[in-house]
Amino acid sequence: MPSHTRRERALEERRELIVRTARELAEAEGWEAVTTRRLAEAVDYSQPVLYGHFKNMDAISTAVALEGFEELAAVLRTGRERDGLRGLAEAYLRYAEEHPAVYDAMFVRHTDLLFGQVETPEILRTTFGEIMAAVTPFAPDDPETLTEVFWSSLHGLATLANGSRLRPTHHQQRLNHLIAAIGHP
Amino acid sequence: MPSHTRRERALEERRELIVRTARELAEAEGWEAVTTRRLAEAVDYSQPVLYGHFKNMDAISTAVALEGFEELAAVLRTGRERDGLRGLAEAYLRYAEEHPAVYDAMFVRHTDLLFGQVETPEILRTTFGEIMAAVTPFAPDDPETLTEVFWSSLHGLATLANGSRLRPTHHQQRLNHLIAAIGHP
DNA sequence: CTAGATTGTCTAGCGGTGCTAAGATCCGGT
DNA sequence: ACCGGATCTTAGCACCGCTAGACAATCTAG
Repeated sequence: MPSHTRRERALEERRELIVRTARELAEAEGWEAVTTRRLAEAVDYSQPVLYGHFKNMDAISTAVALEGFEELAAVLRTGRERDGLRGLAEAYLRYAEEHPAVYDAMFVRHTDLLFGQVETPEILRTTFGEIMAAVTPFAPDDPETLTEVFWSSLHGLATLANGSRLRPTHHQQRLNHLIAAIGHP
Repeated sequence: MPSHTRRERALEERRELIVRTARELAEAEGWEAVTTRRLAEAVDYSQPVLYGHFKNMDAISTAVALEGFEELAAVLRTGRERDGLRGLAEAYLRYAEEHPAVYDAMFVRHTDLLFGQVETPEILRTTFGEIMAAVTPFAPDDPETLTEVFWSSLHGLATLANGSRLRPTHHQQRLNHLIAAIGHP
């Protein structure tokens, strides 16, 4: 029986190795560099081993995304506790800037991990709940709609900044504008 | 000599055929379906003909994006003249919703078409200028920063809505919130 | 009108991709 | 010692972006 759990632990470890390696490869060279061949070579197994753990390549980036949601929920909570709406916004934008590949996996790439669905994983609700907790004081009667707007604004700032489509210099001023706009109704 | 211009006109027509077909294919089945083989077959030429007009596949989606900027600048202007900031925002979000593949080519896919650079094509400045013209009344002393924020918010709403990450029902309410936030400083 | 050069287009191929069937190998239980 | 099942790899398919070289058509010069 203990061999059974040991086997399972070995499998789980290898699964984590795959996800970690995929994430490192994506952060280092972008998701287009994460191919089954390169990933298999990096973890020192053949390609079919990957398919023993994940049904396809998208499932691997989804696993990375789920890790990201855990981390994002945590940093949002810390930021919110430190400085409310502004602290949360800073934490969100910092996370997106520091982990662009993970952020892409969470919000830009594949489509099969959705908010607002019945099947939405708990951690996605938790993450959204963090934003809502920071926004609620400014729209107590309908926090959900303002949360969507605030989140969209953060998402827009994050993706356009990551894609070098905003001036790199005015980060703080943009944040000031956004906080002022949402915070003073 | 007239044969020269006729030849050039034929080339230009074929170039437009390629761009138009790529756009239709992308709108119908997404950009991942726009491959050199399928596109070549759709225009009834072999693949190398595509490379006579464009240096690679990215250049084709860039050509589609440039068409999109022309159209977007026009609808933004119309919307702004009709109803100021709100009219522009409605026009922006409607364009993104009705032409998701073109919108992706403009703002989500490739990276070699950037704002705020020295080499930025005039039409990109014009489009950004449209947004700035609508925003300036609300921040006369530094319109550019608020424009970036407002544009980011619109971009976030557009992409998250296109990716089914926002409730499909509260479109108008979200817009109301955003206009109220930016419009009343 | 013919011969040669130029232009235009296509066939065929390279190295890469995601993914999988089928064979090889290892390992525990009898 | 052997067998059966789990595990891993080799080898392959159909597709991808992209390009070299063969081929055909057209234009130019004599």
